Amino acid sequence: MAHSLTEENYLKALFNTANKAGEVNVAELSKTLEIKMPTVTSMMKKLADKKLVHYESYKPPRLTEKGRREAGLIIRKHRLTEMFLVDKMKLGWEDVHDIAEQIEHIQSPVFFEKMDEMLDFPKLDPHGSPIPDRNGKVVLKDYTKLSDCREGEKVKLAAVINSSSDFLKFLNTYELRLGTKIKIRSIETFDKSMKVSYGKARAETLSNLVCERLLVEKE
Amino acid sequence: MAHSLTEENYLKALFNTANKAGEVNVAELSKTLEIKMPTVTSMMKKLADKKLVHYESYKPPRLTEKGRREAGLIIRKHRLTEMFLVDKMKLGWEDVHDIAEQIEHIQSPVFFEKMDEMLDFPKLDPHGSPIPDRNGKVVLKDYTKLSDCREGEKVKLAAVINSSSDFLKFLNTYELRLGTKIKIRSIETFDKSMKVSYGKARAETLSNLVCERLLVEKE
DNA sequence: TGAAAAAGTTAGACAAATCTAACAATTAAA
DNA sequence: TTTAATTGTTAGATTTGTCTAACTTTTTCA
Repeated sequence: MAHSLTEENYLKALFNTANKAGEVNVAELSKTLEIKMPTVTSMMKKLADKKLVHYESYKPPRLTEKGRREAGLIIRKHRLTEMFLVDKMKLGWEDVHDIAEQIEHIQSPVFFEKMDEMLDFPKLDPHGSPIPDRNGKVVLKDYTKLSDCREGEKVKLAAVINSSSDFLKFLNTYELRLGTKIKIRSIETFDKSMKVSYGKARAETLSNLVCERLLVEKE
Repeated sequence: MAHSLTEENYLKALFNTANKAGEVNVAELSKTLEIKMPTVTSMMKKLADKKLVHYESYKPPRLTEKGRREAGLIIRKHRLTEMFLVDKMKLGWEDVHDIAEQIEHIQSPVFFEKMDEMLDFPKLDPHGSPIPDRNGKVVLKDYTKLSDCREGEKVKLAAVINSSSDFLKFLNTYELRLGTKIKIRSIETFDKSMKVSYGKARAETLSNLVCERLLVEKE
């Protein structure tokens, strides 16, 4: 019934890198997991035997309903943990991913229920990603990339994409956090960099690379 | 440098079941780990290669200084976690062992430093066992088994031996907790059971099996 | 003190998860 | 539309940690 740590990591990767159709290339899985393709292929067969993925030779694997649920529950544990580490243990949002990556594999329903309760049943993790519910289901918000906004718009930072420690430390030094209200002053047509104002920063320039990683809500 | 989960479990077992000379039989390790003797033998060789145990054929293995330190640090993580689960997460002392058994393998110094800080640097875990220091060193208290006390003595419950969930639940129903002051009214010579009083219980009978698992401090 | 019991080791097999090398299918491009 | 590149699979080896069966050493005790 329970899955190995390895299997759990494949389930997570399938969940996180799936396209709208729920499919992922073996090549992409291989890349994100840093595991060679033949190994991924053989694990897909194993997970197919366990009814966790749909798999046919030469076609992109896809989580089954069951697999998506299991994956969602692991991600739920990951995100609850991140929230706990930030809110209760006062760690920075740039420091919690690696710890959560380990704690998400803890087998103890009561442990995570206690966390959930202590956090008053949060819906979002510290990076703005939705925490799947008790059935592993996620409700996706329709945020916009800052890079897709227009001059003059006023938006609120709602989530970050690909929350690597380095990127989050960069945001820290710029005093950009979730909830920060941003006004787009101007957009440089050449490199799509944006001149924005927020908080004390009255005319900060953000590169397109940064803007593409920031998800915002329009006012 | 880091050890596998499996190796960590052997180190812990070596630490926990060592006699005064620091030695453990292969047979006993086999029993406590629930792993067959040949497997234990081969792991002893592996740990000897890593300079974590002293090992010679047909002699009882013994942790090296390095091995004892590493083992102590794992047990430190275990006991800090138990304390955290009881104090901060409000789990019962009978529910924390299995969770701590998993969390003790988390690789993240900062995570456990935060715990330690939040708990205000505790010296004992929720079962009265000493928490090893940052170097993996334990300071042993010289408690007495309740079963070794004499009629008329007044003692205080300081720790429990072999803290299985069932035993701890038993203590819960008897309202026996760490710190409880106990007076020994009489000892039955036939079965060594004790009639004791403590708290609201004025004449409770405790079997020798129970008394042997309770460590007390004399007033 | 010598036979029986207990403890420990060796040898060889197995499962899980990984890899590389070689081959096959699919997709993209000239 | 044929070829080249990409993607995916098969086959077989490797590592880690486990097992059983058979053998050896040490300990116990009659």
